[in-house]
Amino acid sequence: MSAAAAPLPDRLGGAPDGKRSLRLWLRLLTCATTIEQTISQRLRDDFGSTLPRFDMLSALDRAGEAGLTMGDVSRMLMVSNGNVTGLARRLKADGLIEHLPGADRRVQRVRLTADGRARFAAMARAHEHWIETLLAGLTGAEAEDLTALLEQTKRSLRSAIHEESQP
Amino acid sequence: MSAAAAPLPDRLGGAPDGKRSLRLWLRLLTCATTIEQTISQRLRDDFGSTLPRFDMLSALDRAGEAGLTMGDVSRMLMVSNGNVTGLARRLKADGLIEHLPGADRRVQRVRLTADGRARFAAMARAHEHWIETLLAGLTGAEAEDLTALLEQTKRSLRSAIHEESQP
DNA sequence: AGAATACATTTCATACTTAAAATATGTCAG
DNA sequence: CTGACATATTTTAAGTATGAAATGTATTCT
Repeated sequence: MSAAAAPLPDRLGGAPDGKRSLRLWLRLLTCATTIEQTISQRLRDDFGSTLPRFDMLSALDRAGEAGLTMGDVSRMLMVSNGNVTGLARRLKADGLIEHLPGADRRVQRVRLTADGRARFAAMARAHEHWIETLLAGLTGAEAEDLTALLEQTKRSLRSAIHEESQP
Repeated sequence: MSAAAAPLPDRLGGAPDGKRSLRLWLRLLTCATTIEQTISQRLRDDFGSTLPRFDMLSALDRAGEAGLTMGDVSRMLMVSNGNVTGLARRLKADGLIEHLPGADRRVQRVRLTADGRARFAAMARAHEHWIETLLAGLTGAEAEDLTALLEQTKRSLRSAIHEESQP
């Protein structure tokens, strides 16, 4: 190691320090929370629905006729099993999803009803438009850069979390 | 408008389109959720606490001896008034916060107790370390870029949300 | 002063969320 | 076949979150 190291005030080569990381996390959280609350309120106002319901309908919409098991939904939405149970009960009460018979009687497979599919399509259209409007203050290049950096962040999180489990 | 417009497949100059925005939002949400769940679990395991509690203690720690009103906390944490009432009740039951007498009997002013301040300091130290570790996969330059882009995103959100209110 | 109004907070009903315990079903070794 | 284990889900208890109604307190107008 060189004795006369460069007296650079920044650490552009290495990982960010604690304060820098904290500032980054705070910004990230603020953006996510603001978008979530905006979407949440509009789903309520315009469709009498909620974000968790929308997320579950979205997963089921992608899954098509075969539907998903409770466990599938739990993993995809990153929420607990018990959470999915209640969510599914309410969506079924509203006639948006239905149960499918299956061989293994432990698993509950659900899929969208025709009504559920139609209602989700309308919500998804509005949702995409809301997001587009919210992010309209970014240029296309900024959005690309941001997406790439978030992908890199995702990798960092994965590696940091998985290293904990490995001794 | 020019008849022979450039046949560019991207729109680097303009705002991102719907699909691009959606992809960006999904990445942002995944990162935020992953960090939140990790921190949440560690607060539970190591301190028997939660993220909402930590956030309220953090706001009160910054406020110092004078403390904050319920409304202050509600605005800072971007949560409803009713939420703050319950949160404060539980933190007080744990001896982490205390009420202050005030002139206006409508306002409830609260601040950290000595115990609350000490407990928060320990949590904050761990919290900073966790965040630093989670983001260690980014270089300092990437973290700077990401922070700046999130600041730009924040501006975009503010302008999009405020324009709705103005006819 | 008294009425109207504005303000800060709490209460209420409901929904969402989790971790842990309980339930029910399937699989497999002996 | 039967007992042990594994798997998928539901139930339970507690906390977190919201919007709307209710409560209590200040301010202002006349």
